Amino acid sequence: MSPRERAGPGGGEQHGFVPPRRTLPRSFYRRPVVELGQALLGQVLVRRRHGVLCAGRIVETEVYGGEGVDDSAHSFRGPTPRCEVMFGAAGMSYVYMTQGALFCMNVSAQGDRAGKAVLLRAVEPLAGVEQMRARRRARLAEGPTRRRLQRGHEHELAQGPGRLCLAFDIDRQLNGLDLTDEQGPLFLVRGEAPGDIRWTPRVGLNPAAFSFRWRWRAFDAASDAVSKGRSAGARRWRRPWPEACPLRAD
DNA sequence: CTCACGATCAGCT
DNA sequence: GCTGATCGTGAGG
Repeated sequence: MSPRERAGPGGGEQHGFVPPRRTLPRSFYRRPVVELGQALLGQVLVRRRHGVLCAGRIVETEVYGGEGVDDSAHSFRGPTPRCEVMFGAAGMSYVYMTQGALFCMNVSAQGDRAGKAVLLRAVEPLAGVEQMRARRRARLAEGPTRRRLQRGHEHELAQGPGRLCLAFDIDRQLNGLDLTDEQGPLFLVRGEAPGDIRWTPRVGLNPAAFSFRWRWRAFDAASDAVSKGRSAGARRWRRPWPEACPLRAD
């Protein structure tokens, strides 16, 4: 099914996307974080900005476990000013800056001061494609990447956590928002679950971390919008992995 | 206060 | 496949 068909009538056009009236409810997020990492695949991220909507289908996530559990999570040593949202209610946005210039967006999981979250690593654009293109292009010098994005290649617009935040204009100002608020600038609505979900180790982790062996990156095997960076495990996930994915983070 | 580092990306070989 | 950019963050003195 193409992205245009998934979004419903007119869904591929930036002015035609009408999201369902209701967002995913709080109860959707109140569950073990590994389950949420899988359940978020296929759901639709919606960004409202100046009354205009951008939307994309989530195709790649990473699970981050809680305090004292996951030594690759910001929450591992307890709450800090940066990651305090992870310790609040489930279904909130946790946005932080990485590498000096890029942002990453997470969804807080479970609640009960769990310190758990799911990183959104990639979406397939459904609506607002030209705005995403303009925002990505604005950051690029004249060169091969800018020329490639000028036309076509929609699947690359939000392919990776930094690109996703560039395309959707997500920055620190959107940290701590309630993703169940259909009136807000950022929320999630119901989509279709993928038919073929695969799990790999997470990207960009310190190999010495004990959590390195856990397969906590989930993606839709049928989507071409899944990230392909050198550390995205594109080759590795074809091989057997020594330790099965834990069902729960605790 | 200082310092080391990173849940990444783009461009080049 | 490899490298530089770039600055917020958290830990330690």
